[in-house]
Amino acid sequence: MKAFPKRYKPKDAEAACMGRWADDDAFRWDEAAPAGDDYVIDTPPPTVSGTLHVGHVYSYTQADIMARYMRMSGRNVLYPIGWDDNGLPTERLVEKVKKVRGGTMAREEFVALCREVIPDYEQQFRDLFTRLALSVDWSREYQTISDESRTVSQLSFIDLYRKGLLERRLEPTLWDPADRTAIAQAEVEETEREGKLNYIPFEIEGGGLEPAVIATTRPELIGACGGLMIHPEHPRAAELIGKRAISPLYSVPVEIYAEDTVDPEKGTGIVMCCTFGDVTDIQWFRTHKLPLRLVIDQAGKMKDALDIGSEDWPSLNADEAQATIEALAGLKAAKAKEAILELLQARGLILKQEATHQVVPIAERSGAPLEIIVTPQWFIRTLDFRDQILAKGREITWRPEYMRQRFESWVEGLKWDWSISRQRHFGVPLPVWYSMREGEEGKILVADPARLPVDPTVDLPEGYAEDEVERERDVMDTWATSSVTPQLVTRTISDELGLDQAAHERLFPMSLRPQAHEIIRTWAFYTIVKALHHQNDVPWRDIAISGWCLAGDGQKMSKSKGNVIDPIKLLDDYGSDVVRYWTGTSRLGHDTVLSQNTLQQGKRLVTKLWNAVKLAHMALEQAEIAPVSPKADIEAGIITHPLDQWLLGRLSDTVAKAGEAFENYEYANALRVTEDFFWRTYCDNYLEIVKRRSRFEGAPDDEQRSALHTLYHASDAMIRLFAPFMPYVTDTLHDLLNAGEDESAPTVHRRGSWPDRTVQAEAGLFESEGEAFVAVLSAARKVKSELQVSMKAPVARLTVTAKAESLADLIGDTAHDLQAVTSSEAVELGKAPEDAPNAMSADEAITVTLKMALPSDDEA
RNA sequence: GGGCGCGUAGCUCAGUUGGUCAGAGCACUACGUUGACAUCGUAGGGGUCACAAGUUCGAAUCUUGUCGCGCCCACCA
Repeated sequence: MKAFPKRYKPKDAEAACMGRWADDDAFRWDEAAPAGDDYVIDTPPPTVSGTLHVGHVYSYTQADIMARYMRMSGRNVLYPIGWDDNGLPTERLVEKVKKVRGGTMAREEFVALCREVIPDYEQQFRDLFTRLALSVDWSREYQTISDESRTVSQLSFIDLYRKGLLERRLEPTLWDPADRTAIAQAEVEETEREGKLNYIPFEIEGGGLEPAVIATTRPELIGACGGLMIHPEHPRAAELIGKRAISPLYSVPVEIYAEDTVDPEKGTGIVMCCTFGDVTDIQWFRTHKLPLRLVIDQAGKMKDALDIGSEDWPSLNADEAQATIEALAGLKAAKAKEAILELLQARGLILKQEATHQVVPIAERSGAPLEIIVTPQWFIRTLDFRDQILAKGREITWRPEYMRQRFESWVEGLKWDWSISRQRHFGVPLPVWYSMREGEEGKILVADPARLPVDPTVDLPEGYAEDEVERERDVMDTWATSSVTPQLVTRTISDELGLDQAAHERLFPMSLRPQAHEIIRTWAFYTIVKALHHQNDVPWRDIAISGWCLAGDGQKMSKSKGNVIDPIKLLDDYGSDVVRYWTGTSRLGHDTVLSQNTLQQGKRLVTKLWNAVKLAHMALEQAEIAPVSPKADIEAGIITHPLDQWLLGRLSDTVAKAGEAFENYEYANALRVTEDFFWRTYCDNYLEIVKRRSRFEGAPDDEQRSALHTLYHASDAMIRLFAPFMPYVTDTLHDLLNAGEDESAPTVHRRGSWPDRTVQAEAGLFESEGEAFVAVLSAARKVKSELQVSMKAPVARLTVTAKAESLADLIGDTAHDLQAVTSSEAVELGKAPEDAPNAMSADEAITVTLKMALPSDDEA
């Protein structure tokens, strides 16, 4: 056995283990093993956006804890890792680092900058994850922008296109005017602000009627008005419906329609419908076949010129309309609003203004208020598939189960198909061109799957000359690629399209998707959609949703609140094992505060585990024993002592409970039962009981041998039980306990090294005896505590008084231990002596009386 | 507006199917240890389990309602 260092040095252990695991290639998936043993994890590729936060530590560690258990329990774990290094988040990082604006640069130039910046930030993640001891298979590292990922991503595109599930459509689209790109519904966030509801009159054509007054928060869209909507029950409905109203400032006549979707209580009960202010406008636009009148451009500014005065867009006062257009031209929406309000005010056309609390949709990446404009975009059909998507969601096991609700309410609330095209630079190109050949103008030319990846801005479709095609310049949204992370690992999209059909057949669907809850509506949702569309299957059987890490004050960490904790500093301060312990104490789905208490507890546990194994090691290194297994050693008549068998029974029980918890992804429960056994049963009681029997004087050889074997098995098993949580200290201890002087033991984290439960049959053996012994011991301690003497204070005679006769055997069989642990010269079962201090056990079934030894003359 | 989660000792949290479920750690008090333990141990104080009503022989645990916190979805003219 190796010499046991007095203290545990986390930094040294971490360095040593990292090296050893890399050398051993300890976490590589074994392709040769039977497919039935596979356990495949769909690891989240972190977004390369420049920040490491404690949330990464938290959720990735929780996934790793489960992965380590699965591996130790015998599964052949495939745990890939990748980096999501394209799309808007990465573009923003590059813009920040390089102080450039992607939108104003040539694509080639900007992409070159991206490729230059990314590696450093990926390395940060690599370092963090290595240090955290994520047991990923580094040979499976991928990037979502690599050639292979682009190929698979484009295969996904082609498959969906061929199936009619992906379409190019010219229609109203959610638009981010700051980043000047289409976005998807999932990228919409909300912000609150105080706004003004303006009451504005529209004259009624023909005269004789009072104007129709509408209320709007977006007066700058009056020019885009294509009709007024009024509820059929509205008091003025009868007189207005079918009439035409004249828009102020533009003098454009618009029809007035009955619409029962109008809320008569809101505003005036009469609404102007613009193209487009919100989703309702689109609905009304379609229902009533209103004219399309776009006044805002892709930058979110008022257009310089409108076709007002033409046949399709008539005005009763074209000069006034033209003047209004010129007054607003080039202004951003917010400025245009101020300007048009002034124009209206000057004409006395603002009848009333009300302050109103608004919730405004914004783009999550840029924070800019959204517009809805009309541009050609590529959409994956989702609205028609809501039922199937929900059905697939129900085939998946959600942990915790209630997280499924979030998924379902998202799917039920879908209003848009999934737009995947982005007018940006750094992403996977859409693999299409548009023909300009005579007779087939506009025909969509999709890339040949055999020639991927393609970049249509560089490559040409087979058989077409440069001047025969219009090149597609859009790229895919980053989610369009990360929604096929399982397929990136199998390198195959479907039965027809892919690079490795055999791998796909074997590994897909995967076993587990671990992820955080804030990306249910994106990553989980999109991945499910893709698996449905590609193969009518689920992407994985289980999904485990982690919660959020909150700051010590219980609030979400954010820069503005100044409560952000740097994960590197956290690891520096406590070591990976302690930080991992903290993540292991909180359950899936639960947000947790970063509590100093829990970190301290973890630190104590690491120290205690180290010392407990050290104690065993001290006894074991002097002994010539060859332990086999708890069961074998019991059967061989080596482990004979009732208390040793009791301990192993309890241990076996703990292994069973922890394993059961792990199987349900309740790792926090596994940790609790393990910790509870370790601290109370093992350290506080068992170790105290066998301390002397194992090492010191007075114990018969066979009793000592029994103790030594038990110490070995218990230490070994506890190291394994804690291994998923605290990989460094456990692997270090495993080596100290199992390796010879000049060799090293195979890692405790290897496949199949979860402690066996072969003592299970004997669990319960000596259970009541063990509990009774502990009760006697506790009562004896209580007496000493009440006497305010040392636990080691010598006792002349310890008397156990119990109703049950059955204790006689126990006291006889365990007399050596009872004497040793209570420092008693003699122990007996019988009537309690008078006038001696005593205490009762918790259940009051046993009374222990201590006749203390007289202090010797020296001490007196 | 709809939904979900949470509200248990000063703090952070456990409490599976209703009956040793009133718990753990930290903090606090007293004492003891420093030959496994930059400590550790023993003992102790501390909670009407948010509130109310109900079901039950019995409820932290089930039902309904109320209040508070957080989140998701929707609305947002």
